[in-house]
Amino acid sequence: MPSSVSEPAGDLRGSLHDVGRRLTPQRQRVLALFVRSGEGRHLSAEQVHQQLLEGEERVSLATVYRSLRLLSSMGLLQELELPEGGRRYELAGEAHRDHHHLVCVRCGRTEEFENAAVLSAGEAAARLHGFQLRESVLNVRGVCPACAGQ
Amino acid sequence: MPSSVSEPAGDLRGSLHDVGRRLTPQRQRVLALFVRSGEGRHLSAEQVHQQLLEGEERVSLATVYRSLRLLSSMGLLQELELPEGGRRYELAGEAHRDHHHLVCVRCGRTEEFENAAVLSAGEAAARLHGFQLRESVLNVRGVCPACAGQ
DNA sequence: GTCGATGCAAAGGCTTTGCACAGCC
DNA sequence: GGCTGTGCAAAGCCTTTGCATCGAC
Repeated sequence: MPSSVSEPAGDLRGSLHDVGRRLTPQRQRVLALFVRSGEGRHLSAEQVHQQLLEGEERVSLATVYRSLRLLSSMGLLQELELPEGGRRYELAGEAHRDHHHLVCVRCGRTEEFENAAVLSAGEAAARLHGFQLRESVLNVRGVCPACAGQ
Repeated sequence: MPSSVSEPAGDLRGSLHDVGRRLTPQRQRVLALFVRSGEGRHLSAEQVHQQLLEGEERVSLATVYRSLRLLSSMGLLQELELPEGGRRYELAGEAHRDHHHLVCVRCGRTEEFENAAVLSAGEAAARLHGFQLRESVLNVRGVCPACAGQ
């Protein structure tokens, strides 16, 4: 079974030490939750906190916020810019450098898709303005079939 | 001089009445500010409030928030999803159906660009999932030349 | 043992809302 | 004149922070 396909969790201790930080159970739990949830999951701080509680894993909400920030700054998580308020995070991974969101403006339902042309567009724009590219995220807003049907 | 090139302001009264709302000086001032500021400007509620005050145009902050929401829901303004907190708005216009943002993750500097391939990608994704497309916005994050130089 | 991390609760932004009054239609 | 909109201040999120204690190294 696959257990180390560029698995971010395994290297957590090392990654933390690289930036002078410590490995704590709380940080492990937060990251592990994202690993468990799978690649495409978008979680808010509140949801992370809640889901950890359900799993008997006590982490204070303040620490969840601190961990999300830290893990994002380390590049293990990725902060999303979705509409309709609230910061969301998802597991960062190679597969996600070029993944995009299709969001229903009515119900908030979110689909993901990939598209190489978008990445090229981002690269071209970055090059043109002299930016060093970090990521390109396309947010497509529309009305999903269910909402359109009503 | 040009004064009615699909000018949104001229039709404001009618657009409001269409949805059972009234034309008020406050709403005119908010929209007019965006028209004055030009197409590419991203303004927060606080900035709108501040700039109106500077122009001797008194509009309470609460009303600014209410107007931004209303004008957005009417499609005259467009809510942006930029990183680093705070909702921003800009004038909606045909020219903006397909305009994108390049944001510096360090200093927040924002550039705009256009790219037809992105629009196609958004259309394709919407079609694939059965969504009715509203808009596609590509957010490219990176480090600008000035910040990279430091 | 040291210094960073956590938990709690309080403080902080930004945004929304309740209510009385003003003003558009 | 009726009913929506405004202003003000209070209330509400979500997020961050101060401080004492805990625990990774």
